[in-house]
Amino acid sequence: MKRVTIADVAVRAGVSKSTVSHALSGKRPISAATRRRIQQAVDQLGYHPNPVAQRLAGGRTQTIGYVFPLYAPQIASLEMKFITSTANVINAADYAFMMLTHPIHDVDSLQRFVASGLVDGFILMQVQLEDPRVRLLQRTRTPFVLVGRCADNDGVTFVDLDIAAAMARCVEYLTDLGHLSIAYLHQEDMAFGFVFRAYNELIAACGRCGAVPYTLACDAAETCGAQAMRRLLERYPEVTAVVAWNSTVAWGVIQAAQENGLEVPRDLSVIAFGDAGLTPQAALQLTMLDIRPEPMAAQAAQMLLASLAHETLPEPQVLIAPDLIVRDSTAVARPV
Amino acid sequence: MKRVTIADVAVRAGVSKSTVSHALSGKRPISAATRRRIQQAVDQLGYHPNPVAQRLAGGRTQTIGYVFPLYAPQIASLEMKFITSTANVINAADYAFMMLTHPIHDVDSLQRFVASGLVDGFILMQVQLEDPRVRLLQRTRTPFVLVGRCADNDGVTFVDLDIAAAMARCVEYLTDLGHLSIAYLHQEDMAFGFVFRAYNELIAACGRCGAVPYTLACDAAETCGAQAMRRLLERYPEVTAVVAWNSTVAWGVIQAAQENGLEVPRDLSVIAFGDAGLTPQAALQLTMLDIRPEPMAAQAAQMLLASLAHETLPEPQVLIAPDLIVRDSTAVARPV
DNA sequence: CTTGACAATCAAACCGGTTTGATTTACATT
DNA sequence: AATGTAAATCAAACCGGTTTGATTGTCAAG
Repeated sequence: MKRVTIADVAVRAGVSKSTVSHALSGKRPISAATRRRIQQAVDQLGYHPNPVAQRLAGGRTQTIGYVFPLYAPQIASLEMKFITSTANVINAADYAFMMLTHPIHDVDSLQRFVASGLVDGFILMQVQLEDPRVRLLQRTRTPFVLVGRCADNDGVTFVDLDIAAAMARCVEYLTDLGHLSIAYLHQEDMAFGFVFRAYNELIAACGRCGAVPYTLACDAAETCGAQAMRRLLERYPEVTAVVAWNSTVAWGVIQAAQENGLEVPRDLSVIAFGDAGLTPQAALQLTMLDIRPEPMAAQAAQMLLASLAHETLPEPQVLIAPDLIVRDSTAVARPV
Repeated sequence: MKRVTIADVAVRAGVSKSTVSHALSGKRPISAATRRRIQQAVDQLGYHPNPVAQRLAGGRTQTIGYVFPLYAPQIASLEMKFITSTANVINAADYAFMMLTHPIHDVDSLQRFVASGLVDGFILMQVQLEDPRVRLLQRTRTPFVLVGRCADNDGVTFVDLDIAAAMARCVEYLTDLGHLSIAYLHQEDMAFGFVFRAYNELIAACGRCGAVPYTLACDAAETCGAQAMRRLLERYPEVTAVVAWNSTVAWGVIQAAQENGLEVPRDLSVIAFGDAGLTPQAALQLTMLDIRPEPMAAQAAQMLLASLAHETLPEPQVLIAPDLIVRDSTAVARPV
């Protein structure tokens, strides 16, 4: 039960190792007859090149690295969709999928990984405005694609949600319903490109639509959403609509609202960012801004694969159009 | 920006490559003085052995493969917990985590993967009673650990839920509450070890406790759960308790029950298998049988790491004790 | 004083590919 | 006829480690 090596193929085809290599890679001209004999030998012996040896010799590993720091997976279904969608595209292209869960700032681990040559390229999740990982990969000239954006994206390939459009959709939709005091519950950590941009775009959109924005930082837990809502009720009772950065937070908001005698959507409209799936267990279905994880992940994977195949990307910076899915948690604003 | 190789270390320490290798692996005696000089050189140069070269030379890659066919991720949070828990244990041990999502019966892909030598060992999910992947790995003497069990587990290392205990807990709990007609909604595909065992153990437990089991196959969607419940109401109105193989199905059951005028838990008790997390958006919290994905995944990863380190496992076949979390969907049976 | 055993080290072969430089042959140019 | 160019192929070096066999030195046993 030994491996079939390139030497076996060479012997069988009656040529040298290098001729086989050239025939298979096409990097040097080989006569049609020889090529045919080599192909026969490959088929008969069931030869598959050893990726490890290929890599060591300066070639490719046919594996790509997925850098996804999963400190606290809260919104599981969203992350799951990113992961499976990416893995499926990559595996379908006959690449292996290597997942790295090291914390964002553990650049050392990533560095060793890059140096190890175990992967041909990377996809980065949880991108920060100033991301040390991006600088590392640029410095070492490792191919990579971001899911998200930095502050400075010169020459960087990325796929991101069109956050400006997303916020514009939400705010226009709400102001059309008469909501003029809109609260936004955002993630605390503004170091993330997404968090930062979403924050600013919401404020900009409110400015354009004549609404007043109220912003509040809020952790991923339901209790945090509830707490934020209570604070809003105390300090800014004029708020009639809440945009929450994820659905767990939104459920907290709804719960706190109900405890204070507000009915959703009659007295309060709620929109959550996230994954469009229904929640069968809930009495009320949320109006959602769909982040569209699958197309985003698939797009990113395809772009990386294309650039590893030395294709030039027609559009190296892609924004995915968001989708506002109107369901039961939003309605016309209550009269002030 | 070149790599530091073992040759660089050797030159710096004034010894040969092989001496460095022996010193680092400890496979041959090296004098304390030399060892110290080598260690110094390693530290000063920041040397890390290249895993690719290590592997090619017959050593290890320091990466493990996670075979998780994700055709249709339904119960996202459960799968997510398996994945992240495994990835974290593996990454913490300085191993890379490679995820393979190929379908179960695509043994060819797996075979090529094994032959490639890209990974040192495997963890297999979605284990079937007769699993071709298991046979492949045994034949090629590749180290692996199952999360789940086959029909024949001779000499196989696995971690699995203690399904007999789980079903006994559920049925004893329900019969204690006076439920004597218990329905079980199970996955269609009995090829999976888990599905097959759960089915049989439920029936056995009912036999021991004097309850009558009613079994029904049911897909993972909510609508399927609802449909199954409607069928039960028609054909077996005497059923007062339902055990569902996942929570999505359970929500479908509850919905259909309510539509038919049954109140949960007053008229119908429902238990779901799955992940113990709360569902804040629901009015009612499910009584759950906790599969305990994190301990299971962590245990499996540790066992694989241990066996790769040539430690003999004290207990190569581990059953994880389930946990019945009583919440609001179960109560004393309604009088017949 | 041999002899044997073992510690410590080095040089070379090997893992399975890719890449480079050299060689041979064929054919078109001048 | 001499020269240049391109196609087709081979041998050898290389990637960065591990492993094996040989060599030298030291010390205890016979």
